Amino acid sequence: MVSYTEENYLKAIFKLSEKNKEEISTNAIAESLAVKAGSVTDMLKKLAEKGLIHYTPYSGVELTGQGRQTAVKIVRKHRLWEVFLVEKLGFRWDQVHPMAEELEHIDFDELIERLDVFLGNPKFDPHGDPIPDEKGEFQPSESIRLSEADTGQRLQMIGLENHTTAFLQYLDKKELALGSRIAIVEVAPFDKSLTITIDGDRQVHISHEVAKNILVAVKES
Amino acid sequence: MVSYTEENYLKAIFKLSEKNKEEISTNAIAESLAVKAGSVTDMLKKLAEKGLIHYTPYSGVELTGQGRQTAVKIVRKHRLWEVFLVEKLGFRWDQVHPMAEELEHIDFDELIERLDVFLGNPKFDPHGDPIPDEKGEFQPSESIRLSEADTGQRLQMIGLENHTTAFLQYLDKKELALGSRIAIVEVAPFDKSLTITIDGDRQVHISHEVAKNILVAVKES
DNA sequence: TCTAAATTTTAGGCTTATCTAAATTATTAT
DNA sequence: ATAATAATTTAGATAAGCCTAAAATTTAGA
Repeated sequence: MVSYTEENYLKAIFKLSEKNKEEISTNAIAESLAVKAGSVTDMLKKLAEKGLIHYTPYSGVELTGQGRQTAVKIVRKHRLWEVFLVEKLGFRWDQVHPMAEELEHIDFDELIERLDVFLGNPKFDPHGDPIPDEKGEFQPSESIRLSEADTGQRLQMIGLENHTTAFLQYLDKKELALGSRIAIVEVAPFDKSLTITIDGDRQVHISHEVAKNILVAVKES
Repeated sequence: MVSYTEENYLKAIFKLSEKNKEEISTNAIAESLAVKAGSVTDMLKKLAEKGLIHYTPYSGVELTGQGRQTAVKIVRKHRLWEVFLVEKLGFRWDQVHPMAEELEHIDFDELIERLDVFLGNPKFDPHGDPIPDEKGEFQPSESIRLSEADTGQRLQMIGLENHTTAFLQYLDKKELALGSRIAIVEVAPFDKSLTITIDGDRQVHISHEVAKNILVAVKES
């Protein structure tokens, strides 16, 4: 049995591992869960005893196969529920995270699989993040940051590196959505800010910082 | 803030009050939550401090207005999710209780109201139990036990007094479902068992015990 | 390289929700 | 009316998760 809290630790470790590749520090986990470092140490010992992580004091932490499997399943549930909330209940993409954060802990295999079917086996959530399949496999997608693309390339917005409400609402205001076709018109040499066209017509200006947080696929041209 | 566990106590007290009308005993609560009486006493003190119940030691318990409101909201969520699971995900009515038992604790007002709309503002759950509205009002429905109906009356099955999986599956086997039109052909004097017709054709035999647990509406004839 | 700073762990406490066993109060039967 | 029984509450423990403060370890700077 993996408790609600243990699940959140595993998910946090998984997400940190995705970003940083290296071993995950106690402090990083503490920060991401808004708890104190001492609490994290306690939990790491427990998770290690349960065989969900490899833990060597002072040296960091890594998920075991079983730990990763547990974490990925939670991510799967989270993202499926987000699709449900947006596609079926009509929520906006910036509203669904807190609800999915609760729904993800409900654990009935048949519920997940029926939900998946009901939603049409979606491969990406409303923010463009991939939804792992029942076996925990992610569909790999080739994406680069918009800040790293070249002028003239045909691009399509397929994901985000930042999921804060503020950022999502900013994109809404600029009418930048997943699936938008983007072309870079010009990069300002001074601050690397970009002028882009969206869906072939509207022209908008965005900062380098924003462009770093937008993931695009490069389309054949 | 009402914790997950406190919610379950309030719901248990509410359900016992529905059935028994009288004051609710510590033991009854303990039994329905599968905990020991001593644990119940602890919790009753806490709920009383929070103003959710009226509690006098040794004399029983009653929900306050606020306590009832909290309990009814949980019931509303439970039953809406049951409708979702059956109508949208295709579960059978005997499968959904444990899932709804978890989903009912997820508390976002907008989620509930959007789910309600998505489901078409259902007034009854898959077992025929009424779904309270946002204000906590139940739509009253006139029902009697099948065991109390008379031969010759036109009846319609609209609810159940027993929600165990075994009973639900028994009804499935007899092809008795909510909405079935029922007429009593004969009541055996010896054991009060009934011969009934279902939807005008099929004739089945059921025990008095089963008939006591089926709620029917008497239709004008 | 060795000391100062940063990180991590340990130790001791707190809260919530549970338990068991003992003590108290209420109910029932003679 | 009172003794036996049943129900309830109290007291003392336990486990999970969190905290703060002190100790230990690692890392980094001079």
